[in-house]
Amino acid sequence: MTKPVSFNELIYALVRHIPSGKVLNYGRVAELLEVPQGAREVGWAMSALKYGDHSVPWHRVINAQGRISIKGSPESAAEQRARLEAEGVEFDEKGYIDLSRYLWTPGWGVVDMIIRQARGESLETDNDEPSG
DNA sequence: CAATTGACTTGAT
DNA sequence: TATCAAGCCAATT
Repeated sequence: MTKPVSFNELIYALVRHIPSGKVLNYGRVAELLEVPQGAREVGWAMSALKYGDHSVPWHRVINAQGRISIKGSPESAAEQRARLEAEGVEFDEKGYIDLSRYLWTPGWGVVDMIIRQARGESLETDNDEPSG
């Protein structure tokens, strides 16, 4: 019995696993979640987070050019950069990050595990969930 | 259910 | 490097 989870939930689940000092671009997040063209939804999911909600390390998600992509909120953009720099991520004088250096590459099976976990599936054997 | 909305991406100029 | 136009798709209204 898999819990019905929205694409948003999967996005949050994956983003929560990005290690400190590493980043993922929107398109990559979507790709890892098997929606290769869903980059915009990833951005949508990030924007849906309430300001001040840091339960999801949203600052580790940037665009494919290696730049911060927040619109409409200079505060958030500045916060994102500050948080990344605090984790050791270096920015270009043009505001670019070297993706070849900071892009996170999850190990084999890791994403699958994250997805299963988000859905409430057991991690090892197939056991029944308590009926709700 | 149809239309609208986006923290995107890619290719061309 | 900066701009523009198209394509894509889940969540919102």
